[in-house]
Amino acid sequence: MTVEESETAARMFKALGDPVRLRLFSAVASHPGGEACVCDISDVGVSQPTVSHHLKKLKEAGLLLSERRGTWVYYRVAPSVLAAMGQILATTPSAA
Amino acid sequence: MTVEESETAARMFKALGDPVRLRLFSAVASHPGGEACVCDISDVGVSQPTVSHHLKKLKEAGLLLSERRGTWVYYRVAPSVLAAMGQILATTPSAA
DNA sequence: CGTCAACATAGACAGCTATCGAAGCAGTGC
DNA sequence: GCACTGCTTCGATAGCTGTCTATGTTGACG
Repeated sequence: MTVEESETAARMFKALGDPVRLRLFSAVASHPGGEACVCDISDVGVSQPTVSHHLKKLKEAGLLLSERRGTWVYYRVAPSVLAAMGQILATTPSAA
Repeated sequence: MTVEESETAARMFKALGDPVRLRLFSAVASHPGGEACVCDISDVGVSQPTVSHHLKKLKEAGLLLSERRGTWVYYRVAPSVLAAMGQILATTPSAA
C-alpha cells in the first residue's frame, strides 16, 4: 500500500469516522431512490448547520454528490464508491 | 442504523482514518503468518513512539490484538474484524 | 417586490489528536 | 548484576474538529 493510496483511503475512512456522518451516509445510501434531500435525513440529533457541515465533509471526501432541484438539495452516494464496493466483492478471495 | 451501532462502527472507521494507521493495519493484515512484530512494520515515516501510539489506538478500536513473545510484541488482526469482513461478503446482495 | 422556507457559510470556542523527545519497563545475554 | 534492545508511557505542543449561534444565499409563491 503506497503512501498516496493510504491517504486517499484514509480520507474516506476518516469521513465515516464520526457517528453523525455515518448515520447521514447510511440514511442517504438506504433511502428509496438512492437519494435524499437534507430535510429527509437531518434528524440526527444536531443542529441544521452542523448537518450541513457534515454533508460537506462527506462530499469533500468523495463519498456523496449533491444536486439542487428547486428549493431542495438532494444527496446521493458517489458512483465511484459504489464501484469500489463492487470491486471489493469481486476481488476478495473468500472471507478474508 | 441505531445510535449505538453508529458509534461502534464510527470508532473503527475513525481508527482507519489516518494514513499512518491505515498503512500499519494493512501491513499487519498482509504480513506472512497473519501477524507482525512492531519492528517489522515500523517503517512508516514517523518516530517509533508514534508508531506505538497508533498501534494502541488500533487495539483500542478493536481492530488489532497484541501478544508479547520474548523481546518482541506481535500484532494481528482481531478475529471479530475478520468475521465482520466475511459477514459483509456473505450478506451483500450482488455489487451494491 | 416581499416574504418565507431550505440550505450554506462565517466566526467562535472547547475538546481532541498527531507528533516529538525523554524517560520507563521488560527480556536477553554476557 | 549490567548493559543492550524492543517497545510503551509521559509530558508538551501545535493543529485539527465538532458544535453552536448568527447571518447569507437561493429559489418558490403571492
